[in-house]
Amino acid sequence: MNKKLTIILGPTAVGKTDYSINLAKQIGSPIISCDSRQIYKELKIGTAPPSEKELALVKHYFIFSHSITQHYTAGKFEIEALELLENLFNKHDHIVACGGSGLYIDALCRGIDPFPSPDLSLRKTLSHRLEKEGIESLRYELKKIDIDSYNTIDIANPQRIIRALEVTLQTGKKFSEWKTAEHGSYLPNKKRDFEIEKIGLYRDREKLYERINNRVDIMMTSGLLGEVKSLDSYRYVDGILKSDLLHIPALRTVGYRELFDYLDSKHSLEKAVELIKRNTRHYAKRQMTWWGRDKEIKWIKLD
RNA sequence: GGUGCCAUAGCUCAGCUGGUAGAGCAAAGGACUGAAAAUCCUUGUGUCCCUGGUUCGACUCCCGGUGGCACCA
Repeated sequence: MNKKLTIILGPTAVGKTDYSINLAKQIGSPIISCDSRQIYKELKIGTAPPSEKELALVKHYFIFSHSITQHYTAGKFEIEALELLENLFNKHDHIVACGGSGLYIDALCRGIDPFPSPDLSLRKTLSHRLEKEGIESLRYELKKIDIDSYNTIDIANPQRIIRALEVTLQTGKKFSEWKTAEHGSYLPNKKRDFEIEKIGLYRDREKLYERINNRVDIMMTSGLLGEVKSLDSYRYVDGILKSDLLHIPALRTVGYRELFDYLDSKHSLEKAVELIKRNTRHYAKRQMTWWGRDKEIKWIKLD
């Protein structure tokens, strides 16, 4: 019997949750969430996860399953989700996945090359150097130790440079050599022993933005500010406020950062809400760009 | 009613001692291999409020008008 995975994807606030629950109920499948933020049990309002009622309708995996204090990654997700899928396929022929994190979905479908787990203290050191010495210094080092990466990655992007350096320094093997995809080409499909169907949901830009704006207002009346306040202590390391949140990336999330800035009196509450809306719109746009290159997606327009 | 200031890109504003304009934000497009709701790149022609005057030439100076703001009555 052939096994099949149907992935529901699309920009934030497009309506993936409703759609995936309906589909899952129809075919009697659980739902595997592919969302890098709804995975955290501490984030219950600002990430717009399925409601209690919805969670009761269909069994969801990777919702509230991890803690923001763990360092979670796309690579871990690939491993955990594949393992879960294997188990679920014992009972189901057709399984639904749903989510907005393009990299997580690609990790599941295409796989990520088997880099070792990131060395966070090394990453921290490199971030520190970026601050002290500037990006040129890191670029220069990358050029010395991994010219191929230097020539192929976006060297204007500090995060990319740090990543390439961190892998190369940590493993002694060049970041570029870990990669199996050809330069500039999209990740090749990994052998998966199940069929993959990708369904992309979209709406008119104007409509989508309207839904985003409304949803942010609802989050605020649902107590997002209170949730953010309750997470305040996580921003401190040894009693010192680390407002760059590098030690806890999960809190660098739209809806949370802007309200932390409000708590720090960097702007008014009204301004914070405005910024959350804007940043969510930007995010939705980036999601659409990400999926623009994936020709396997069947697009469905909602209205 | 009087006086002063302002009127330039969707918004906030800069600018030209006269040679038809430029930043930030918004917006749009793009990139993306273990932070990904992250991180980064690209893109700025608009009756320079309206009428008239001076001038080879006005968005820039002058007269008048309209609108806004402030102060004085």
